[in-house]
Amino acid sequence: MSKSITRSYSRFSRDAVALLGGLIRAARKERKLTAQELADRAGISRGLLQRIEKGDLKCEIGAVFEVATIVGIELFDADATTLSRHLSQTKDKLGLLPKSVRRKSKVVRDDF
Amino acid sequence: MSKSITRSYSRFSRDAVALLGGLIRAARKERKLTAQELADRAGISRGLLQRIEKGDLKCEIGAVFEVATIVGIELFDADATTLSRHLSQTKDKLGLLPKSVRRKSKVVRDDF
DNA sequence: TTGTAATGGTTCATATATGAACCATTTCTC
DNA sequence: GAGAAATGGTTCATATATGAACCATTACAA
Repeated sequence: MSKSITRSYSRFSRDAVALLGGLIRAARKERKLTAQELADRAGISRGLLQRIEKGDLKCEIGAVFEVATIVGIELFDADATTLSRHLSQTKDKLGLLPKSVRRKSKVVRDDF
Repeated sequence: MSKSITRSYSRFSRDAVALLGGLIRAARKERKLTAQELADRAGISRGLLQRIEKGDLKCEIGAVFEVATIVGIELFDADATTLSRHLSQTKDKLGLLPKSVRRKSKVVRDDF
């Protein structure tokens, strides 16, 4: 075994992904879809779908979102959903923000 | 070049991931964080962060959520956010749902 | 209960995402 | 404008996620 990269995740991220996975499973059953069927529709394997529903952090986000979309979980619809709200709060400022972040010349101690 | 697997994504998934990436970038700049700094905090490379901000669908969801969390984008907080709302609508039914989805014996045509 | 389908969890080969080191360009400070 | 830092985009080696084929178990229909 060579070096393996162990990545750390915050509890928040873990919970969020697990929550999303649980929602997907619930939505799938509500729609009376087999794991195999949903996997086929999403163009992924059943194994990957199981990991997604289980809340595996290492699945690619595209696959997760695709599955979520198919079962009707629209994370960021046009209405007042979380992301949209975040967006409306920040997107206007976007044009005003500098295109690159620049450190102040004078070093500021903020690590006390 | 051997076989390469090309996966298809819905427009919705693409938009959602791209939107999230843009939000992350905006939030990072608002916080005056360098791409390198944010990458370090998240334990990922600067290159991966760039792909995340760009809306690359093949990044692992754990990394994306981790970065989002660090810059203060809490997708699924305890309040009335999208996922939480979805959850409250479905979790109660979870216990009532069958543990496995079973096809009806009589084949029903629903593909007309 | 019996038969059948769905699910959960393995293992393994392989396609591929990631990290690292580049370089070019942009964008800020002075 | 000059210098420096941040960003964007490469390439390449490698760690690893994915798909496929299993098997065991569970859960449902009849």
